Amino acid sequence: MRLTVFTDYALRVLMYLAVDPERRVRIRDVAEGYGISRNHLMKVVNKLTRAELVEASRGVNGGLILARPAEEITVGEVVRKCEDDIALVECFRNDNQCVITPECELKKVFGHARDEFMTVLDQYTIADLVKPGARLRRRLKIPA
Amino acid sequence: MRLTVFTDYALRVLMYLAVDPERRVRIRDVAEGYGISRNHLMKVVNKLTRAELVEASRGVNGGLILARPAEEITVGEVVRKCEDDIALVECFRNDNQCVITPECELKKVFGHARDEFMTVLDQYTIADLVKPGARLRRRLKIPA
DNA sequence: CCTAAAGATGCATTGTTTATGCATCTTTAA
DNA sequence: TTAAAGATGCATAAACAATGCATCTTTAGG
Repeated sequence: MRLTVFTDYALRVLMYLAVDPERRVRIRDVAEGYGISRNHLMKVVNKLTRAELVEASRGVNGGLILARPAEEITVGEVVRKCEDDIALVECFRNDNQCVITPECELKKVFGHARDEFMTVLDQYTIADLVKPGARLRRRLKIPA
Repeated sequence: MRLTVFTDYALRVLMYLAVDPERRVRIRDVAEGYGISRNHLMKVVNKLTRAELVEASRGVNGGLILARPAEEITVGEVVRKCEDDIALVECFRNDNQCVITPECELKKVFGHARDEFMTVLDQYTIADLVKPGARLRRRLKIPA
């Protein structure tokens, strides 16, 4: 039971932007701040842009900013928009082959559990994730 | 966000045994009933045996039976025992490299969500999964 | 006690998905 | 007009899960 690194990175990008809201942040800055793949981050950011969670601008002095205040973006929303495969078990999938599905309650049970999982994530925002103070800025190598 | 086929199969084995509690059931019967890999089921059953959820006996007339009544085995217990990788995001892992972990609430948030998820699964038993009646027996090709 | 039928075990292989790299295109401000 | 940014699509690599295969161990029944 794991989320993709993709989703993890998406949350990290949003946290970075929440910590450094003053300026346009480049993907490179985020990648270097966390020490992670710039290439992968490109795809992540692109998805966040299409999902209207961040606004990206190209060219000189381009970069990223949050499309909405960090207080208004919930973790649940981000996970829903990034994690496209939420088929916990086979019977959630379109190509389900399990022969007992019509007589089996498994899908309902896991559906219920997943709903509760997401309900918790809906209660937290990006702002809740980042502790205030200068430490985070320092860890992300954000210049003063 | 997906569970492994391994865990899915584990639940299916237990459901099969719950539906057919009269006799020792062979792994082969379960594999053929669902139309799934016998080899993979071997590993699954072995884990269930070690976890003391089923009792296996070898040799002629050997096979599997539930170690406890289906009403006393919760879905949560099965998932906990079969799904060993429950590291939703990197910061759950031992080899976590995320630089902001000390100043980040992500682990707590996902830990909370995961707890709620498991709490739901703890409320259902294997017996709850299988609807009574002959239909399931027919779908699993269980001889009368 | 021998044998066939069952599960146990370890190694090898395949398959799937995710993550990453790379090249190129597009946009935009100076 | 150019350099710096993100966008995009294809290719590759890496991780992990699923499956196959060969062999071992256990056990009931003849």
